[in-house]
Amino acid sequence: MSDLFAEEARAEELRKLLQYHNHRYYVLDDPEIPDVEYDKLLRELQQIEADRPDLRTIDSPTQRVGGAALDAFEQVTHAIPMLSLDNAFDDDEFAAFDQRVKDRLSRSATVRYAAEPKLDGLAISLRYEQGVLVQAATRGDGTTGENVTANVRTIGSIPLRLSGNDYPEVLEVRGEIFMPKAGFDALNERQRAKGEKTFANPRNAAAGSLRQLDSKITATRPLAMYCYGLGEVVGHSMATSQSENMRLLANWGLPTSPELKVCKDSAECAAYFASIGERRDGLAYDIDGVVFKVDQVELQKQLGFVARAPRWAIAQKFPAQEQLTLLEAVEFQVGRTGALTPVARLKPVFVGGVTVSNATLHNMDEIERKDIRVGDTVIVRRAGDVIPEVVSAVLSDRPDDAKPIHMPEQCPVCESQVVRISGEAVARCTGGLFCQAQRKEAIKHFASRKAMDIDGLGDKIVEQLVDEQLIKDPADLFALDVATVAKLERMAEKSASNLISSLDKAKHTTLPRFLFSLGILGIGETMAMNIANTLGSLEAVQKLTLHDLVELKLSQAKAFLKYASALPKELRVPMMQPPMDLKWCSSAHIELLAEQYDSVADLLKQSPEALVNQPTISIEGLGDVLAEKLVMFFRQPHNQDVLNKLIAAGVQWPAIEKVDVSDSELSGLSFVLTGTLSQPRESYKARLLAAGAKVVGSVSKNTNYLVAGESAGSKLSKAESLGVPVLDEAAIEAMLAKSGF
DNA sequence: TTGCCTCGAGATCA
DNA sequence: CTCGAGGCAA
Repeated sequence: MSDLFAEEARAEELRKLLQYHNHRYYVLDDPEIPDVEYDKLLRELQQIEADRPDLRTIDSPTQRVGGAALDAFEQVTHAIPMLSLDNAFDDDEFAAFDQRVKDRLSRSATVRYAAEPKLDGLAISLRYEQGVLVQAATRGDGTTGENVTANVRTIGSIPLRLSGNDYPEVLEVRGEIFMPKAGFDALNERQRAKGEKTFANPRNAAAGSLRQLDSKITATRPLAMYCYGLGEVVGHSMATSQSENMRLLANWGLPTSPELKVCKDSAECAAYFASIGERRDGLAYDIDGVVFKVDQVELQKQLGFVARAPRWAIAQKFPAQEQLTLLEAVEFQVGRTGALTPVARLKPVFVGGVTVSNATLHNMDEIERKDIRVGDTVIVRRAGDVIPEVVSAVLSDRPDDAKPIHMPEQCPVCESQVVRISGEAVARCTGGLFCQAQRKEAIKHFASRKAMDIDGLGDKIVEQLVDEQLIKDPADLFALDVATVAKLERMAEKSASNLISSLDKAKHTTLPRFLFSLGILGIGETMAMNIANTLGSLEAVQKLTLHDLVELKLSQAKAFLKYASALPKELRVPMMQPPMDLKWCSSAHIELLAEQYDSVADLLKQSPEALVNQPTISIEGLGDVLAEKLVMFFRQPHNQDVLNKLIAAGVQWPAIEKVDVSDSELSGLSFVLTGTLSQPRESYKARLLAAGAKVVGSVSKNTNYLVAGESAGSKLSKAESLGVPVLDEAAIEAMLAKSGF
């Protein structure tokens, strides 16, 4: 007999314990015991309840992960209707609200406002009877909503039983259910992995999760809640102010916003609004504004209601970060490398503080995944200073004549064939410099700051020059004269002569810059510098052969001979994929052999040993793929012509002097720069490079130091998590000075 | 800043 | 072969 009592007591004890730890974990975010311990307790309780169903209670923590799925949600009528709020869109509108409030109250009243962020989620009403959660209902139309109790039970931060014992017999609390950003990202990641549809934003994800008929699904969704108000309260008097009431709710174990603040006048309200606005991106959840409520309950009563909204509260909204608009067309832009990028032409909308009329769609995979069509109404997002993007299409608004988007088969600019190499994400125009678009981009690149740095030669000028057929390649720039340039739009005598003189100045450059400016695919700033420093002169670069650079191992040679009959007779396979059985080798290897043997027949006569090649020159970061691109570039007669023209025009650079910095203290160390520094990042980069250090773009465990300026972001947190030492500006200055740079 | 791609090294296996 | 790192391009 006593066993039964012991079980009952233990069950009660476990429920209390679990409730306590739940609160610490979800609400206070400060767990006391590890998850496995919690699970152990939970399983023990589950066991007892399985043996003794009579001990199972409705508020038991085991009841969170729901039972059978529902057919439909039951309707619930709210005892006290759930109201909406008036909106204000700027400080003036808030001031007008403040004035209305004061006008309605007696002059002696001093109004305070309880302020908190307005969460972007969905409103919910929880009903506790004798401290036990008995019902959770959505807002619905404000009068009747849907009974989502089973789903709400699965939300960890919502107590199934209130703590303490001085709570009202009946307590209805209102609040917002939302999905934290991190949880949203993780959920979408999981959905994508499972091949299921992703959610457009955390709000939709929260709403969708809460309306699951099967609460087991809801249980897997990272939902949370903050309470912000009261509904029906029976048998207990609440406090005299909104802020005090929130404190009471928190004491009973209900989650409330940690950002809650009381403002004593409209100036403080404005300051609060501004400060939340600044921290908006850093908050763990999406918000769309701030709610201000007259704090004193007595004054709220005096103010009363108008239509469906209280006179004592207002929601001041941020400019929307998401808007709906029409996708009018999709155009394809051709980049320097020939890559075709789809760009959405949108009916202009005001979003996130600016008017947006086009947005990148990245690539075709992206379009297909989001199933976007021309004519669709789409959601456009622009958060903070982020580039505008098309989030998704509103499928329910899709017109019958919405047109699917296809990659054009011909380049929209030059009509050359467009190819997408299997396995690559982007499709490219094959027109090369025949394509006006690629030609323009090549010249823009040549003129850009990190390349030849031609001052005053902006994108617009280059486009005009090419369109007017005044230049065909970068070398033609140096043949321009003031009179010709001055005829262009927005160009007069003065700016024309400035341009000519900066062209003259740009002739004095460096070999790394020059190599970079040629725009060889895959040869960027760093690689150009590595090549220049290894070889020392343009002549040496021009003379490079695949022989010098590409390794061919004996095992590869054997495979070649085995499959050689599958190769094209002439051994020339420009822009082609190697035959299937040789796909492990790059076309560089085929080219390497083509340098030496005219035909497959010749090749077959050789022994594997004869085909083996050891590279004689090693350039850091340059493998066979890039080696082929480099060698092939200089082998094109057209490129040689341009090169010769450039040299003839007087483009020159000083000989490379090799400074030995291997004894420098910074030599070999790897740095990452982030945040806003008082000098340009480039200048620190140059000094660090001069000192023999490396400057790379992303933090990894091989990074020796992160130099962080003001408002450093993700890199700083990554460095911290990897234990990479972080330097401030003073520290890096000291280090450089110590080494004499 | 982000995603894609190449490079290069270490793991794993024949 | 797989994976982390880092460079390039947008």
